[in-house]
Amino acid sequence: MKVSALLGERFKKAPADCTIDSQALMVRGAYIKSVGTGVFSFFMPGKRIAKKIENILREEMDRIDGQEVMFPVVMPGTLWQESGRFNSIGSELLRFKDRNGVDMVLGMTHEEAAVQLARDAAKSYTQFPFMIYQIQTKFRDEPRSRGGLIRTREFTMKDAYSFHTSQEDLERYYALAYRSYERIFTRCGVPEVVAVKSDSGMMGGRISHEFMLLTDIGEDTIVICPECGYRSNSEAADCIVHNEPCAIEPLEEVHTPGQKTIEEVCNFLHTDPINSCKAVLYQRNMDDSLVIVFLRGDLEVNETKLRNLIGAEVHAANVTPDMGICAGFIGPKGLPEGITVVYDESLKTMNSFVAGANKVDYHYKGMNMARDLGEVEYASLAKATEGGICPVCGKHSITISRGIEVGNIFQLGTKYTESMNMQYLDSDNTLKYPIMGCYGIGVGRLIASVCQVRHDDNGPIWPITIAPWQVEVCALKVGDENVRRVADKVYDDLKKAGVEVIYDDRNISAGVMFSDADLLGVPLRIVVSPRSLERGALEFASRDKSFKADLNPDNFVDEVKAKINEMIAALTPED
RNA sequence: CGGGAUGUAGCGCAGCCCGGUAGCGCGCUUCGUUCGGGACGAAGAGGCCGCAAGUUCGAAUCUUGUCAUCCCGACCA
Repeated sequence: MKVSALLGERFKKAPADCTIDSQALMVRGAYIKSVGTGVFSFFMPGKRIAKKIENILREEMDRIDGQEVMFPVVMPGTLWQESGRFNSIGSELLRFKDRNGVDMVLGMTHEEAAVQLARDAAKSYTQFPFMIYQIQTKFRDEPRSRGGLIRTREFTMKDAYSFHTSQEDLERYYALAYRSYERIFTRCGVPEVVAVKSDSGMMGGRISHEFMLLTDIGEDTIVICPECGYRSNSEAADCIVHNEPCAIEPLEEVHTPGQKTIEEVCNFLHTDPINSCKAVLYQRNMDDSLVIVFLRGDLEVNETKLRNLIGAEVHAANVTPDMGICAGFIGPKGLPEGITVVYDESLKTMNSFVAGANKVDYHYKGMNMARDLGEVEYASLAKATEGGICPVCGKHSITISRGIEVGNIFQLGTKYTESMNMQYLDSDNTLKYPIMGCYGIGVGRLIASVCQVRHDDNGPIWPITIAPWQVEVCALKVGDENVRRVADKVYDDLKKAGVEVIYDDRNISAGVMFSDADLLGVPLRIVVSPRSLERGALEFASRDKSFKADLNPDNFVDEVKAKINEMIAALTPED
């Protein structure tokens, strides 16, 4: 490929609506172009990176005996009605009607299609286990896409589905998939991706992991214990609370005029939020019924855990006078009947704390759960905090980071095989439901994520395994006949040797050429110029500036190939 | 779905308050001089000012509506 023929203008400045580095660089470098909200076209360099990643995904899936298949993007609504998700999923699932008025959906994930494909083909236990996967377009009508390719509505995804006849076999395969994912991220040049425990969300199932690339622009919050290696999405992280024992005091109602927030009340009563009880109000989405969470004043509610506990979607409450509660003075004692109340474990071991009295301008001091409220159920509902206690090793070592979810793996169980009636005949002549796992990686998000953590001010620094090209030949002063002749030859020789090479043969100033080359992020660069030819050499350097050498213009191919192989080897897993 | 903002040339922006048929920088075309980290000069091309109604002799500019996009939040296999 010659840069002179490459479609796509590279910009000096990023468009105004770019908010993160990877997005700005991928737009500036003409990798992608926005078509609409959360929908992008790819120019050649972007498409080549996607293809490289897809090939790595394909090789790694094949390595764990995956069978590549393809499901449709557009599916009949009836297929999704079988699993129940046609109705249970919100408007992220894009529904529409065909010319006959039949409900159709755009595939946002393909469990239904996978079961539909497999259920008639695998009727005997002897046909298990197997895994099928595809690399294909998904569409999710995200309420808010953002950050270029980090979160889009249309995207390419590798999704894999495995089918098993026992939980043990699923777990065996799940471990293989886990290792496969580690290999994939290493090969894509981001070995620092970590697996974290996650909440299973709408996918169902129990055990799941998300693969996270830690970066400040990440949308997920990750809880990590550097001491023992515990890692979890904060949605799924346990919050261990320790309360210092203190003297039990009598319950006392105190006048706290106008003191509504925890901070105000604690200042007013000269105590610390750690000795108080906070009420957080929610309403169920289905009927707006009130749910109150009580927890220690300094903690925050983990809403995912709350949803899982009460089995309903909730939103922050909009308090109205007819609810019969006094916002700002809500406490566990003396609440009106008929409100769902849940208590966080943090309250259980508090001997004496401040809480609302359910009466305007009054709080209680010296409250004790066991004495003043009797037997109540406690649940773990608080968010883990920086410096908090690790649920595994017990040290005060918890750190909180941001991460981008670049992949995930789920143990689905029989949710889909049961609802869609996929059965096989087992060796004991009984019909059973296969147990499923599913495994996803978003290609575009991975590209953006790699760019986000592998770039400098001038552009991306693509790992050689996914770079659009391995080598860029830059001909400086290509109007010089000698430069033109040598650069053409370098390009041809490398191409013939099977090297992925792009050649900037434009007669432009060095500054523009180098800037464009930086934006293309090709990991190795060969500069042909009158200056270098004068000393009988080609300049050979890496994009990340870690390497620089001279090449012999008459004999350079082997050296270039050796360097490429060395760089690939550095990103190849050992096992 | 709440809150905020913006739509003027491929990109970045000015003009709008105070109506008179559009301007700057980058990029693009041609010629010349330059050219190892985004060069200079000269001459050009490119826009029914998001769309639609209204007010007006006249609308990028005022009014209303509508669509789109972005940011924050809610939401998110």
